[in-house]
Amino acid sequence: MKLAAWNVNSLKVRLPQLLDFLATRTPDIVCLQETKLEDVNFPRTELEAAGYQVVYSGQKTYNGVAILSKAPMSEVQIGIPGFGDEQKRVLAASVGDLRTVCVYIPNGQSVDSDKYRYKLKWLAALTGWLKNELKAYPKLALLGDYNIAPEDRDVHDPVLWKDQVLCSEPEREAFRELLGLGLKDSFRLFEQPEKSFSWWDYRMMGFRRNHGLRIDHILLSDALAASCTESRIDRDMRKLERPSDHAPVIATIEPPRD
DNA sequence: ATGGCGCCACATTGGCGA
Repeated sequence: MKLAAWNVNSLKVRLPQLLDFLATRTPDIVCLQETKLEDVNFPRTELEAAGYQVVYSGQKTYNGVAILSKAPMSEVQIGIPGFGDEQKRVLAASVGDLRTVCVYIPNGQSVDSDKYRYKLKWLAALTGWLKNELKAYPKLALLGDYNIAPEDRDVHDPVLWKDQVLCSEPEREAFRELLGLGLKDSFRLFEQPEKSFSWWDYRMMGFRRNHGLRIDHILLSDALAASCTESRIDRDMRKLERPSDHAPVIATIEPPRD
């Protein structure tokens, strides 16, 4: 089965590209970030017509997350339990024994900002919650826009970005703490091309010059990582007309045959 | 070189993203 995550940067604008993605890539589960839609405006009808069940938690202008699944979803959780947050950034749902957690981790703006301090607090809350979630659901996938480039090889110009937001050491430490819960970065389970990124600035021909960062990730619990056969970044979606500034990331899970 | 692009809204400019 194919799991995908995509920051669409406005689902209203990107619905045609999303429908194209669903039809051509045929993912089983898709986690969306930055839908920027209130729930009343979510394009439920169009996505159901495309063959997907949908759950979503959105707001006007900013943030907003959704999960699409071909198979029925249950045990839907909105937000991090016990962490009061008006920003719609977390959504979890079960598909069979697979627990899917969709996250839009805060950007942080700059390392000296209140938004950065919120980001680190938010990450600590996420990690605390997932520790319990993993006990309840051994087969867990954490997908989304992490707004963290885990290592220098995930950055087009590590010197330029050194200690900047998305690359700072506290953020990278928070990412490693997620791995420490028993999660694997699916992308790094396999050989990958040099300079693989998932986001490129709209400005200054960022995509054409491959001035990007790898900040969108699919982390898999050890139980799932063992049956992951592929993980890749779908760069082609960034080449279309009116693209999101993020490319989708896709991981394939095959049940072990024995 | 501190802008540049794209999206959004109490819009025709400013906030934000990354």
